[in-house]
Amino acid sequence: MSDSKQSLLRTLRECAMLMEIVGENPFRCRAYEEGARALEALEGGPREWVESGILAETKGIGKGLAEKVDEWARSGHIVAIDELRQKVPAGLLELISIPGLGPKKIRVLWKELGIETLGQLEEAIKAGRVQELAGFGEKTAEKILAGIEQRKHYETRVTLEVATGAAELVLERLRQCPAIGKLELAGSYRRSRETVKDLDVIATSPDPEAVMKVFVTTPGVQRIIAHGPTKSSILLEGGIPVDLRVVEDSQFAAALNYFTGSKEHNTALRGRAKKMGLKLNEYGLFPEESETPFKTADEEAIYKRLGLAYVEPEMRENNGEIEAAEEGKLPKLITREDLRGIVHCHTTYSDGKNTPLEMAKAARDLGFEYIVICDHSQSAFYAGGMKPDTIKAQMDEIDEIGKKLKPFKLFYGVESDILADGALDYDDEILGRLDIVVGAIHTRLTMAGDEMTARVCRALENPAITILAHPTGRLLQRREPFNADMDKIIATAGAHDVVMEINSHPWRLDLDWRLIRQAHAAGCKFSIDPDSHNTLGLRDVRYGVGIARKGWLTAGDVINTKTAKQFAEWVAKRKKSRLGK
DNA sequence: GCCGTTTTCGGCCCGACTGTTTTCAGTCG
Repeated sequence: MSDSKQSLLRTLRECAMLMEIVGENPFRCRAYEEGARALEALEGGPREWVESGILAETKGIGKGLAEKVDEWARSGHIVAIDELRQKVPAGLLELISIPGLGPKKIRVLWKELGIETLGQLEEAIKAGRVQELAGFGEKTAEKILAGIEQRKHYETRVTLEVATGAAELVLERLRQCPAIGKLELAGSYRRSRETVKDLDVIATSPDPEAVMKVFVTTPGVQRIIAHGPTKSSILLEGGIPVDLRVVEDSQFAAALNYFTGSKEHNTALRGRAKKMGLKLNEYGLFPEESETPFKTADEEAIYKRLGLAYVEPEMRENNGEIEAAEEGKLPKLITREDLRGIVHCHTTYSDGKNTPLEMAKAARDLGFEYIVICDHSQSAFYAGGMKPDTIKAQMDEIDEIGKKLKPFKLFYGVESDILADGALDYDDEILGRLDIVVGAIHTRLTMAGDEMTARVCRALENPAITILAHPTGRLLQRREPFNADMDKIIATAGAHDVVMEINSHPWRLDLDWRLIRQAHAAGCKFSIDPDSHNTLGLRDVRYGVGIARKGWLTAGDVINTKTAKQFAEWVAKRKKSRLGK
């Protein structure tokens, strides 16, 4: 994805928030947000869009936004937005992320008290000035202060390993309640977003209040945010909020659907229902002018009634899934059970904590048929990378383990650094002996964009490379993707038949799901890899599968769904055609 | 600002909860 595209999207979204604060028509604000979403789904950047004229046929982009994109493509600026920025202090944008503060209240704080930053807001509350304002009171002030405090301590979103821990804790707790009926996680966690802001739990019960009581007394609750008969919210230690809603049994499917989202998918579904003369809300799907909902035993029944095939939660981002469901063209998504082999994990030969034998046994015990051990290459001195002699010794050891663990199979692999000039980290003799070469950028991350793009592309053009590891290089909540033209990298990988990794480490989840469909369209295959440094980390492939599902992938798109025999044949054929070996 | 089989104006999803109110606005999802 080009820098220019990302930068434009950020600008449009910022514009939407600024307009909300100045009190613009809310639908106009939403049009900017939805416009940004529409552009996000387009390949290429502003210049290409303007040249190809694609904006005219893009839903969500009308005359006004098309002109703004055009202005951006020509000048890199949008005058109207620059003017808006002049009017609104930049610090106010930060306030939007504080729970309980929306554009209206921020506007009052700004206009009445001249508050422009988080720090000034904190000061004003402590001085008791905020509490005096109309529409504000002690509780609001307290809530804002708590929000500011929480922001200082925690990131606003957590990674999936943190969320999974919290989810398991809460579900375990609720299952102990005798009054619990149905129980499901909803929200962005169910949709397999790479990070989540909070957890949503939907349940049924003959005695909702009893369930709520159990919920708000979950061990590890830091604060009870809300405690009502049908909805309660708690803040768990570690800073993750959890919402629980208890609904009637007959409403469960609708509630689960509603609270799974995404907001955009819901809006589109409701719009569709309305067009069909129906009404959809969290209580059910209703015929026109009727208070009695259709019987919807499960979510599938809701989609069916709306003339749609069932849409898996991961796809519910309003990125074309509704159109595909209508036409019966949704892919059959890959599942964890489809994976037959482990690709890309580390051992004591570099920075892993377990030996090759331990890793192989652990993979076998999880039901896998094979493993490709990919320790770091010689340049990765920071990770104890393998010198040529070491990697040869590892191959010998892998042969030995293979004999011992039959029919479980081991392959020779490496995670080779992609050097600054795009070369791989061993000579052709060693590269030729390996079954799988995973190429990875680990150093010189701050290279200029065109230099980085050329570096990665040169590695992709090397016939010895099999897989491009963690293609964007991001670390969630910690490090942005490195500067590179992902459009070009994806096209090059597709053209040279290089497999894209879906790195399952909860800090990475890279390739980003938003780029997976683009890579798929470019003809890429994928490998869902744990990149684990111990036996426990092998289980992380479940996160990678979630991300792959989010990218609409089927089992056939992923190389490690092959059986051990098929995988061996694929490796042999590939080496022969690419390396002549 | 976008959109259109209710189409060029007038809609744009909607209900729960909270805190402030004394009948409701703002926020959230």
